[in-house]
Amino acid sequence: MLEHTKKCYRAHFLDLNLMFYIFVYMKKYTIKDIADLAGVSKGTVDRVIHNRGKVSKKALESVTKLLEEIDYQPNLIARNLKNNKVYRICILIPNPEVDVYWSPCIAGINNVINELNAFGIHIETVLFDSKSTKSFLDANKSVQKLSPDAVLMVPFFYKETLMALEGYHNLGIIASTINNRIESEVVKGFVGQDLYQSGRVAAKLMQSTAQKKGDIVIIHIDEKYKNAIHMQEKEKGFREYYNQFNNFKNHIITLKLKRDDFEVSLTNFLNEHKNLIGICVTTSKTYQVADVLSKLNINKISLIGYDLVNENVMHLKNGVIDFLIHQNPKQQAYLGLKSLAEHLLFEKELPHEILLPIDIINSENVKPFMRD
Amino acid sequence: MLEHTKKCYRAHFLDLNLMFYIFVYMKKYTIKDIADLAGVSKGTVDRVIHNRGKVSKKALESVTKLLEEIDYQPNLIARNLKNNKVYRICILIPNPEVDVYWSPCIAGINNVINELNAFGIHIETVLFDSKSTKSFLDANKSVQKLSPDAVLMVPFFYKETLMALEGYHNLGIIASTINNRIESEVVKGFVGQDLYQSGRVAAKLMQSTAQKKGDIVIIHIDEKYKNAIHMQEKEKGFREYYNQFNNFKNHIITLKLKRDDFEVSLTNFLNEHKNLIGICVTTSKTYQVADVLSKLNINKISLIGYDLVNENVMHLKNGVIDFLIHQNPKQQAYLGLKSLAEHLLFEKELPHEILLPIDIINSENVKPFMRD
DNA sequence: TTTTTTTGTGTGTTCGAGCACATTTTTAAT
DNA sequence: ATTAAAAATGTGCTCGAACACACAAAAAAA
Repeated sequence: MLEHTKKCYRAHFLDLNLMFYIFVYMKKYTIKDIADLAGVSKGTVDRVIHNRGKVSKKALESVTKLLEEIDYQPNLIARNLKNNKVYRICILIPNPEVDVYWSPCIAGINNVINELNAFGIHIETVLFDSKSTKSFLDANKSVQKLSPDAVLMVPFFYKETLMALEGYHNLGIIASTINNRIESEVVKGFVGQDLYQSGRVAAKLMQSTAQKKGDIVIIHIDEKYKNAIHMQEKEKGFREYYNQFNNFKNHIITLKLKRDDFEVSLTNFLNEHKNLIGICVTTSKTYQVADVLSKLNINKISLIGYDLVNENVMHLKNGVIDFLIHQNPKQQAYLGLKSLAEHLLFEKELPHEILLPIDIINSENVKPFMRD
Repeated sequence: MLEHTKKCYRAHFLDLNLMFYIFVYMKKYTIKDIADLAGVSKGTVDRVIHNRGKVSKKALESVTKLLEEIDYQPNLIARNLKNNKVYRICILIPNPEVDVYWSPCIAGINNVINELNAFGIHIETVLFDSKSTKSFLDANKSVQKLSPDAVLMVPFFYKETLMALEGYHNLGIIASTINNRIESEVVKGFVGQDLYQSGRVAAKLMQSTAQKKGDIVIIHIDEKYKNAIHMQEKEKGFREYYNQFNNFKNHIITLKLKRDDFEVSLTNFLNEHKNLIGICVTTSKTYQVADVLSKLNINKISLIGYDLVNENVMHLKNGVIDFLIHQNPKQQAYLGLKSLAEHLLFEKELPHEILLPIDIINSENVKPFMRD
């Protein structure tokens, strides 16, 4: 029934010498082609495609049948040209000047701008202070005033995020999140990592690296604002990995440190645990632990942490940190924006979640992950 | 001098509460806009843009000045619609049925097809038998007959590759390679990994994982056809990493194994080197070594290898293989094709080389790298 | 039967860039 | 000054989808 195909290369199989092609080239049909084949005008075909009604049963049937047979795909370029709409997307991230962890996002955003700016995608970056819920709320209010087509946000404060999301939903603005998953009907997409699994990766690395006998500590460095869920998930993954080995009888300790008395507390802890073989830090502040270990000249303890901020990378290169896990904020911003843009432009389905691979970084493979 | 801007949001800086926008929205100018501003017709502007000549000095100057001031970017959607050309790209890879290492490429190819098919990019996959130079040559001949706009190839056989490249060059077909870099003027792009660095990564992993005292062996499993340069580069990186530690006095041995007497040779070697602490295998056949270690019930030796083929992943999960290095053939095919397509479609500069990050894989982060 | 309404169908314009062709202006030749 | 040739400029159509609007056919009301 595919006789309509004007020009259609067939697949070749020349397995004489085990070499063969997979080569199927199908003609691209236009609305005009369909109209001619069905013996109606392009207006009628258009009405069928968009179910605008005002089509006779007869015409409806013949056109629908043809569309299906041919698997008609509209030319997205032409559609877009006609629409000629400039879509606006806002991205809300913490100010990198307050927490450098977020600075690679800017590069990710710029990549999307470069790739899609010519397709009528305008991206507006809004920064908020990760130490102030008010700043977060204000930023969201401003974004809502701008009334973009979509918004991508780092949902830094849970309660405030829910409020903001409600607002976007009411305004008909598509909202997605990166880095942290928010369970809510009004979030259309998420890009980030499986934090539980990332904890398991850290544990496996610890097992590979550390001496076999001794205690292990998980350090949460909490800067008031709560990465709470973040860190808990990681800890859960870490502990459950070790729990599966019923012959593993070592202690896993949890330690929470605050900024003020950081060095003293950690030093005390280290003095009290002389049989420590490994430290896993759940945040990008891993370098603070590395600093203390350096100072005390301790090098038998395995240190595993998170994120490729400069201070961490320095300690990775000089051997104090053994591995870093890369959460790839750049890629998160990039994929988050790109999926929204392609949804708006090309009606691509918005992926409900994109889970980034968990990158393991040591001193030798760090370089290509840093070029931004 | 930017008074021409019809509508131009300015950047806002509301650092009262450390929150601020980076928000620059520039009007999109069309050729018609430029023509009106310069007081000429769109034909003249068009001639200036494409230096078709037949423009007076005066018009040339004023239009050029305007284009620069405004930073005119043509609407790629409109350009593409007009051109309405179907570009054809061939990709030449070894048959995954002969060597499964290449099978993820198919997924990468399909991704590009899905993304760019609506833009008039047709991709034709040609498979050759990686055990037959004749098959490789035949495949290239067929591709040349198809005379596509561009070709992406795995340059499996060195001498034959040079011949094929010459042919493509003469036919005006753009040629790029993936996986292996070929030093030649006629290769326009390369996507792959820095193999030397990947050897260093393996070495660093070995250092992290293995016991501190004992010998290390680098195993090359050569299947007649030569991954020779490949493996040599990796070995070089591996050795040089260890050489930088002047206090490291252990032996690094090189072992070449052939398929026929594989198990016997390896078993003998293991019996003769009782102080072995680590094995690094430079190819995707790592599982063959793992099989032997399993059989002999050896589990104190660190094993590091390459590529996420199923057998390797199995041994990764059951703990015989400690780490795998992922060469990401899927991403190589994806990026190689995409860069060619974007070059053809949007006149984007073809990147001379794209170096993929070197992914370190253990049992816990392998999953998202496998979903294809 | 004629008029009005409803329902169905086709035509023509738009989007922005690209390019062929027509038209005007300038310069050179007679 | 007149004509021919050359150079410069402008006009109008194309690509495919979308949609407004004009028009035709059938059905309902007068």
